[in-house]
Amino acid sequence: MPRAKSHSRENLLDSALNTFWKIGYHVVSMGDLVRETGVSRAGIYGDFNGKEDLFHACLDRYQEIVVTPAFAPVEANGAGIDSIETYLNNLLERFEKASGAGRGCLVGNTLTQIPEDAVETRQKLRAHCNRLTAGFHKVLTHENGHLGLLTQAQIDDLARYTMISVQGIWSYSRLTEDVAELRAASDVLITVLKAQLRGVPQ
Amino acid sequence: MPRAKSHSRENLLDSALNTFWKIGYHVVSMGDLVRETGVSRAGIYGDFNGKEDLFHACLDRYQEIVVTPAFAPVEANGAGIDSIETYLNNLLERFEKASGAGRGCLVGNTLTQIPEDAVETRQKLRAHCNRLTAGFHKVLTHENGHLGLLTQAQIDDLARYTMISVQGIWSYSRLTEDVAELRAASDVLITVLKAQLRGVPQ
DNA sequence: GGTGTATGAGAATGATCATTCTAAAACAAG
DNA sequence: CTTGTTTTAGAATGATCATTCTCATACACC
Repeated sequence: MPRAKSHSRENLLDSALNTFWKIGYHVVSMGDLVRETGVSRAGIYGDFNGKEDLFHACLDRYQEIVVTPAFAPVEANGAGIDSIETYLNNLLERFEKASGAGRGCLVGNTLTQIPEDAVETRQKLRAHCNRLTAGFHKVLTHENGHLGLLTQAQIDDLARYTMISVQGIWSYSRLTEDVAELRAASDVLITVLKAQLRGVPQ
Repeated sequence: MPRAKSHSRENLLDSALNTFWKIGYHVVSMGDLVRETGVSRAGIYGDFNGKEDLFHACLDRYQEIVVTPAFAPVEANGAGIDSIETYLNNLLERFEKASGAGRGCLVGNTLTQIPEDAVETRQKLRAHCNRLTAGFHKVLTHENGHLGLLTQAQIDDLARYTMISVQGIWSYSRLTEDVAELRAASDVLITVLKAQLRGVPQ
């Protein structure tokens, strides 16, 4: 009977995820991962077919342990606009807990450093963006029910715009150390969404 | 009398800039740069003190030949909200000219792949963000003059929010191949800014 | 304790990288 | 053409990388 692995696959993934998240795929070396995860080279290569495979698993894990909990309010049934506030507050709290500039979003970070032919990676990134957009879309549709001022096409556009703005906030969080700047941007976004739901004049 | 250099420093910079922009600092090798610029290794090292120094020069060159022309309408004296539309249309046209997904913004791309201790690089990135924010700030202040509904603090926040949203659009342009998605986001942003300038209720 | 398997630390391996060096070619000026 | 300088192509260099391999160790089960 094979004995249980001494390291947990999930702990390995979590440590690798954090390393990739902070430092970025290309700059992280396998040596870094061995040090950060506490798992030997043989252990890593036993569980994954190399660095890229491990990274793909980290992208999936990121969805599980970062996106799903933080985004849950938005994805909950009957969620209103305040769920987006809650979500953004989650991000701001995460930022505040870490000192200095933040790590941004693993997906947004990866987006800007992956070659055009990394098909599988790009699909995961697209899936993430679609997930966010769909969540915002559901909330906006729900909120629009009260007044019904926005067309379906307007909601489509507003949902994607929201996703894009959120990615912008995450991205900028890598540069600033001032949470107030991010909070202000978050507040503007919420204000804007509420205003749009009251109808766009002209 | 020393003969003139056979390669132009500006052509070298432009080619290197495009290569870094598309592929990203860490993935670009000096071999790539030799091939793309047509300048020998010795030629490159004669003009720059290594890869990082060349990259810094590219960041500056990016301001000169990309940001300054595209952002000129916004930075012009007396520019109104339509200058932001013009600027965004510049970006969309650039995206459309290149087939497939875009290259995003060199600054935004760099932001997500530079280590925390790359002080000089980070300063250039911050300067870029401040430049965009200042441009938007001036336009918003000017437009706000008509009605004067926004406070100075609100304009500050709205200007930075605009910069963040624009970075989000650039960033997402690396993932999508559909200019209509980007155009829709750009349109929403303009609509939003106009609505805010008419005053934020509540 | 003894046996077998899985793990760990770290040494090979082979590739690629940034950087430097060398020697030949290209060019300007006489 | 000749001389002197600069540029270039490409070969060394030394570091680092992902990946594989070796072998000693740790553990589960008997």
